[in-house]
Amino acid sequence: MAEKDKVTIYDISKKLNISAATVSRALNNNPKISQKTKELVMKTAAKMNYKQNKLAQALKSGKTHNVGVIVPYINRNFFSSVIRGIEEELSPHGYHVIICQSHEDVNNEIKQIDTLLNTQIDGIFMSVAKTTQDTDHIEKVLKENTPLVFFDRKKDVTGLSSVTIDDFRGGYLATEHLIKQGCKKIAHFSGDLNLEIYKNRHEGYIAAMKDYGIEPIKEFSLQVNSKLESGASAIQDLWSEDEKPDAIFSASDYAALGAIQELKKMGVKIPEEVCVVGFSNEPFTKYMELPITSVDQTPVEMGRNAAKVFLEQIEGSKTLTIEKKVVLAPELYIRDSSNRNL
Amino acid sequence: MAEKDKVTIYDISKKLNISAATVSRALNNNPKISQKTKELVMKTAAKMNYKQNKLAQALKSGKTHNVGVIVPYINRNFFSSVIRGIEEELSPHGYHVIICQSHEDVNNEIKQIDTLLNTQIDGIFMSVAKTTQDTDHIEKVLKENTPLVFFDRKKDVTGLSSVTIDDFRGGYLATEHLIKQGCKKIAHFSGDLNLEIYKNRHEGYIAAMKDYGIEPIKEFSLQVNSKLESGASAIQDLWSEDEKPDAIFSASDYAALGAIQELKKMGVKIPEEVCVVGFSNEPFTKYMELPITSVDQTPVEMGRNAAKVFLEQIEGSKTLTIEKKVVLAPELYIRDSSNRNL
DNA sequence: TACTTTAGTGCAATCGATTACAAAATTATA
DNA sequence: TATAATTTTGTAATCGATTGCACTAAAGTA
Repeated sequence: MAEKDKVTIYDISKKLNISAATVSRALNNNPKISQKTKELVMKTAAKMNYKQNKLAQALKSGKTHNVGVIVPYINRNFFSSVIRGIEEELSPHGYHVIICQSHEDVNNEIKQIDTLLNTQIDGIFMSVAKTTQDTDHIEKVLKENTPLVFFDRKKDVTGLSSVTIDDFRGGYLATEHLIKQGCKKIAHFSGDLNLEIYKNRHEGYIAAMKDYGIEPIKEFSLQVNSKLESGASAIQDLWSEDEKPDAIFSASDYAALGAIQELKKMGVKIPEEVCVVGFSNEPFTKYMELPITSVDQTPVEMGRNAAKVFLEQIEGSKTLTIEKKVVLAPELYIRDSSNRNL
Repeated sequence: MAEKDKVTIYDISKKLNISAATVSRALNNNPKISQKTKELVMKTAAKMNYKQNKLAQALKSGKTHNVGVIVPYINRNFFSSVIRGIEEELSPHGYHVIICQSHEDVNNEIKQIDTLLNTQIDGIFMSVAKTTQDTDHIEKVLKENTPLVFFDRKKDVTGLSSVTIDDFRGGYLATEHLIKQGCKKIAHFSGDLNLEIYKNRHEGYIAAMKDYGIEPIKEFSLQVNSKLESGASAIQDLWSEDEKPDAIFSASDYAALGAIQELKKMGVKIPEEVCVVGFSNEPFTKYMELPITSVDQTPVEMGRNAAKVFLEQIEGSKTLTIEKKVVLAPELYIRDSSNRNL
């Protein structure tokens, strides 16, 4: 079969000696077309192996049935799981998911948004980069009347919906759990406080401490990258002081693991002397010999919900802008790294 | 800004009192347009916030600059890493990546291919599902003259390119390493032998054994799923016999981990009594307290290479069909689970 | 039988950009 | 100054599907 074998409605119309309009209507099951004609067209279309050109249809209708998803990196478990959720929810509705990576850089984010808008996607899902401060590029999307749904890492822009987990509660739960294990001097490894999620987790930590009558120590709140080495060196810093923590609540599983490895190296017993809790419930946390307690973010659910918000938005009346904030409940998975009552 | 604010070349042409053709040519830097006009058009376009409608362009040119990637599940580390490679290689060339999941089911694969072809993608990348036997749906892609590049899990279809790792060599390397650690009774956990990759790993295992003068025992070749429990129960099966292995080479990291956990439970010392090697170099393997030796598949590189093959294919003359088989070298990461000479 | 409905189709414009080909404007040449 | 050569721009068709409006043919009514 050669390249030019694409069958169009014109080919069908010629073969049947009817107009392309009739063919189009017949294929779309338009009530104005007689049953006979419809069946004839359908059969002929099938016989000729006709495939609708979605491109032409998209140009005419203005709907491509493509959505874009912008994430920092696609091969992080959390993000690929969210994307899985989005894909599985949208696929039955005929949408395709285009993926873009920001590499944690606003400039890439800006470019990606631009090219996505040019390709006429029907909507955008995104988790902003760490470096994103300004929201001009995001407001541009809003102005073009393209639905945008944030997930996990959002920015406050009026008119835009978001799906997140209750990070405050995640932080609170983790901290409360540690307190209930008898820990009092709980240190917190926070991520980049430019991101709401980390700020909220931190606030949850503070709130839990206060609720249980423990005054949080300032020196015990550290900003730590999501890397093993960062967690390890944070432990070194903490242990170089006189006052040492009896628990670590890390906003990142990676930093938590680094901390655990470093503590073991120093001969500190976990969870007897120090309890450790991470965040994200990365796959590896449950595989460890000393499985790590962690807060699950239900990423697939997050993706599904984001997709649902999007669908509501486009299926609703176009004039009405919906601003919906969906907040999912985080779940604490208690494992050996913090469980003293075995 | 209202929905209908999309600026077209006609809007520009009206504003400047010139034809749309001239505007189009000016924007495309056509040499037939005078410098003055070009600059005027450019400036006006920028001022009016003109954005090229890629859809219209795609309909005209027949090129959407979209490619589809079909994988079993997008949130498996290996697949999302390959996709990352594809995206990073193609993005600078103006391509967008659409992702599809087959959920390891041929029927979904068939549907995905159909809808991708309808949306006029410029190419398809795919790793077939475990259940894929028949290749009719794949040959259909070939007939439509749409480039298709397999990665990792391929099918032999003449005219189609693929990028894989040398699984035979991966199996050989792993087995050879075990032999060099002094192991003689090496068991192999194979995956679904319907997939070439597992067959090849198995053959590499057999070949290494024979090369080192060890006759492989049939009962030591088990078909084991890529799950912890499967690895664990395989160990139970093996240890219920008199003749027990002194090493496990698992074609899956998950099964390897399950095996390790089960062996530890039974009090078997690793690597002293039994050495274990996995496959895929999943992130968790290096994080374990007993890090697991594994064969790396260089997924990001695989994606990049697949993308390059695709680009060659479409940039080359259209009449010439390229069938390129790229085979990447796997790399063995030796870790504590099999390293006796510390 | 003559006229009104109604069902079923066709014509032609549209979505936005591209591009042969034709035509006009400009410059060069005699 | 008239004509040829060269630039520059415009006209109109095209990509494939959709749809308002017009029109034909068949059925219904008086």
